[in-house]
Amino acid sequence: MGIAERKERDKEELRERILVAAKTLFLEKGVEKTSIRNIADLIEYSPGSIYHYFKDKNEIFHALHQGGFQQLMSRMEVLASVSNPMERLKGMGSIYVQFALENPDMYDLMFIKDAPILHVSNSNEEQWKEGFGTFNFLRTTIQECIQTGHFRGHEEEALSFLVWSTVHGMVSLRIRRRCEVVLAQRQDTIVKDGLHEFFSILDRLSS
Amino acid sequence: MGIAERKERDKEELRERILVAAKTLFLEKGVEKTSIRNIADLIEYSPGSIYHYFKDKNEIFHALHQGGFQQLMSRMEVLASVSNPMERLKGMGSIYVQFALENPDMYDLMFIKDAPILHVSNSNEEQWKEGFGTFNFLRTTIQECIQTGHFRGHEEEALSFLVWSTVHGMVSLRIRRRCEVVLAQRQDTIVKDGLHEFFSILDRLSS
DNA sequence: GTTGTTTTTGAACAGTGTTCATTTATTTTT
DNA sequence: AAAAATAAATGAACACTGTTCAAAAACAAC
Repeated sequence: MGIAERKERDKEELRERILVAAKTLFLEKGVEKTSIRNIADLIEYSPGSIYHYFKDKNEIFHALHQGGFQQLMSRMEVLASVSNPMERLKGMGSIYVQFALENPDMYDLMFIKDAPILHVSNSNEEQWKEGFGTFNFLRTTIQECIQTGHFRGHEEEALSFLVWSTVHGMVSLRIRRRCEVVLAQRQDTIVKDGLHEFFSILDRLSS
Repeated sequence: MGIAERKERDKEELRERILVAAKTLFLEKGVEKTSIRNIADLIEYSPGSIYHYFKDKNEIFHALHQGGFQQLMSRMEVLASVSNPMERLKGMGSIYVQFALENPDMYDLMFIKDAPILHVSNSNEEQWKEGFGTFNFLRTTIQECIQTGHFRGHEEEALSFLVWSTVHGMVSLRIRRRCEVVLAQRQDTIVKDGLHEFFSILDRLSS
């Protein structure tokens, strides 16, 4: 029964082609300006056929943003060799911010847009496991910091959320253009500068 | 020439009716699900007539979100009587978070969506003065904190941005549903808890 | 070569923002 | 009061959107 397997592979291949086309268009035009018909045109199929591979547009962009989490996670992996948890924590912050500023559209899809997350909410269970993984990496690092005597008096879970919020807040204000208008002259450096202020606060909390 | 003035008033009145209708629909369905035709139906005018009062859909929602800034600013005014700048700073944080959680759709429009901010970028000058005002209120408070000996070694502008980012990060992760999936069991309290962690960090920085 | 299954199609549905020639209403001038 | 001029409102039309589905084409099995 090699035929069934080959058909399976063909199907998977076309699914992949749809994803590649969707990503290409999305990176140059954004999610809402990328239409099903655009994707269909690019792969030279009819619009209707896309619905045999994906339930709806949200499912396509959910599949796409999973790749973003893998990218982010693989960048984090260079920190495995950093044994000092405070240094690792700061490294995570730098990598997170750098990833967001280098891939603003992907970051937008992963952490700001509601398109892909709605797909998660609607699908039963299977809880945004990509994002869950990245957040847990932060949590265990902060646990280690606490175990080694830092952040005395703070609660691990809420502090982790706060740290995530701080970096997310800076990059999302930048990506969604709220800096342009309030800090016009410092646009390009303000996130880096803010991050340095944050690091110096973290250091101060440890002594 | 009382007639010209009356016509001016009539025009202004219809403009206001469009805004009220837009706000009603937007609060119950969101921006993208509120169409020009919906608004036109509600005020019993034709779709085309709306374009005599607003350049496009973005302009309508830009006008709407200005009201949000006025609301936020007026809530901040109760802090005028708080003379201790550190207490005022924390009060601002609480009010900001409370406003966001009580008016998530308005907050979304003001600080997350790109619809209204694009209108600002496209229109010449007149730089998002509403948001500018609120941010400057934060900056002057932090300046006072620095003048009274807090936040030693920190730079005012970057620190202000960091503080804004922290509260914005928490509420925007909540509003855009990234807590649901990563902190499901604590969804409802995590922002308040995170804010308390933040306050205790701010206090620690002052001693 | 016929039957059965899978894949692909493209028209159709119900909607979107926006434009604009035409009609309707109002004001000004004669 | 009638005519001309101006302003406001209309609704059809344009070029799109996501999604569905009966019909057609393609392929596999007997």
